[in-house]
Amino acid sequence: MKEIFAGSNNKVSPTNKIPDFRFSVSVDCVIFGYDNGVLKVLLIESDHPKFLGQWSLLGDVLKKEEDLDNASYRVLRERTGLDDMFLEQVKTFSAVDRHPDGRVITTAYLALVNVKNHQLKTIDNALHWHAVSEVSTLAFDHKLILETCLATLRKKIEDEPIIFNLLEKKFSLRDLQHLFEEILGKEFDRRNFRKKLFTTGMLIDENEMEVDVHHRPGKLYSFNKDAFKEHQ
Amino acid sequence: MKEIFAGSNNKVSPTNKIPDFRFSVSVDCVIFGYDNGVLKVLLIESDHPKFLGQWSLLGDVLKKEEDLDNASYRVLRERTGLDDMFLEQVKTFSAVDRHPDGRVITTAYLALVNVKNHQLKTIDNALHWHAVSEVSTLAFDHKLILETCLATLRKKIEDEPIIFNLLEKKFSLRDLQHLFEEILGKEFDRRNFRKKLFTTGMLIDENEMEVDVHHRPGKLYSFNKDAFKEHQ
DNA sequence: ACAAAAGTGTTGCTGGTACACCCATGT
DNA sequence: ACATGGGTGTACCAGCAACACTTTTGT
Repeated sequence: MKEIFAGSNNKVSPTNKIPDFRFSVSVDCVIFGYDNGVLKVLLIESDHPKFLGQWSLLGDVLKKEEDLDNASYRVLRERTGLDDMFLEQVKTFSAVDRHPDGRVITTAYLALVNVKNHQLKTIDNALHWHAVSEVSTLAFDHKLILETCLATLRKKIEDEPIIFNLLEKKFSLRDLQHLFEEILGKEFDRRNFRKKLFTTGMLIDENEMEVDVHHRPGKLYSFNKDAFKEHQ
Repeated sequence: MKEIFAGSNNKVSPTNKIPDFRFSVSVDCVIFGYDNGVLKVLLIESDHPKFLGQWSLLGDVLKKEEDLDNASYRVLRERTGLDDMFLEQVKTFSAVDRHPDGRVITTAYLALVNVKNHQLKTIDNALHWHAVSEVSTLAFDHKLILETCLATLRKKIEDEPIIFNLLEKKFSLRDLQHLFEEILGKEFDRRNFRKKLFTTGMLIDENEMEVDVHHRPGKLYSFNKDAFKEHQ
C-alpha cells in the first residue's frame, strides 16, 4: 500500500526553493448543522480499509487546478447540494503518521449549514448526521479535527454573527438562544439574552409568529446582514 | 522551469482516498520583533530568480519526516538560534498561481521573538529586520501573508498574554504600553492602562528600576505565567 | 383551570473611560 | 529651576447579571 507514494521523492531543485519531497494534500470539512435542538456534524462511513466501520469527515484531495477554498467548496456542493453556506479555513493538520498510506497534509474547514435547507444526495446513503456530543472515535485524526473546529466555532460565535447560518431564514428567539446554549454548553437568562440581541440591531422583526407550537407562539425574526457593527 | 514538477501527476489510487496529484509544501514564518519602539519583521533577500532584489519571509520546504510545527520550529532555530520562542500556525495559502514554479502550498506561522535575546546567524547577512509599517511589496504572496499574520497578532494580543514574548524578561510599564500602542495603532490612557494590567495579576514586581534612562526611572516587571486566567 | 412558554423593567455591580495633581530623576 | 515621564485616585457611564410578574396559546 505504501508503494503508491513511491516516486514522489525527487531531486532538489536548482533554486533550492523547490521542495525535495511532494505531499498529498486534502481538505476535510467539519459540517455543523442544528437539528431538533441538537448540534450535529455530517459524517461519512470511511472507505479506507484500515478504518472500515468507522466514521470520518467529508473530504477530498486537492486537485491540480484549484486552491483549498475551492476544494472545500466543491466538497460541500457535491455532498450537500448547497452552494452558499458559511465556510472558513481553520487549521492544517500534518502529523507524520496521520494517514496510514503515507504523508497526507489536510486542511480543515468549518462549515455551517441549515439542515432543513438541503437534501443530502440520496446516492450517498453512507452520509449521516451525528450529534456532536455523541461522537466518540473517528477515522484518521478526524476526532482531533472535529474538536479543533468545535473550539473555533465556540470562540467565533461570541464575536461574529455566524450562528445564523445554522438556522432557517426565520427563527424564534427561543431557537436562537437554545442554539447558543447547545454550542456553548451553558445557559443564559432569557430576558437578558433578548435585550442583548435586540440592542445589537441584528434582528429584523418579520411580523410573523411561530406555528404548530404547543404553547404560546413567539415572534419570528431574521438576521440583518447589514448590522455587522462588530456587535454581539 | 516548470519541468521540475513533471512526474508529480500520478494515477488515482485504488482506495480513491489517495491524492492523484502531489504538491510541494512549505512553511513561512512571520517573525515579529520589537526594537527601539518599532514593530519589526524579519525578512530575507529572495533568492528566486523572479523576485531578485525583493524581500521575502523566512521559510523552508516541509521535509519528509517532519510535521509543519516542526518545520517552522526548525526554520526559526536555524535562522535565529533561538529555540523557545512563541510560534503558532496561522493559515495555509494555496492560490494556484502563488508560486511561479508550480503548485506550492505554504502554511504561515506567527512567531514572536525578543530581538535582544538572540544573535542573527552572522553567515546569513541577507537577513534584516524591517519596520512592519514600511514594508511595501514582498516576493510571492508574502505581503498578504504578513498582513494576515499582523491581523492575527492584533486580535490575539487582546485576548491572550502573548505580547510578553516580544519584550525582555524585565520591562517597564511604559515599554509594555508602547508595544501595545505600536501593534494596535492606537493610544491608551497611561493611568487606565496600569490599572487594567495590575488587576489581571499578570505582572510581577521585580523590585528593580530602569537604568540609563533620561528621566525618573520606572519599576521593572516580569510576566506571571501562572496568571493565565483568560484575563487582560 | 392549568401548563408552557412569551413578553416586559428595575436594580446593583463591574469594568471602562476621562481626567489632574504631585513625585523622582537627569540636565 | 526646569523638563520628562513615573506614580496615584475619583467620578461618571455603559454593559451585564440577577431577578418576578403578567399575557397568550394549547390541552
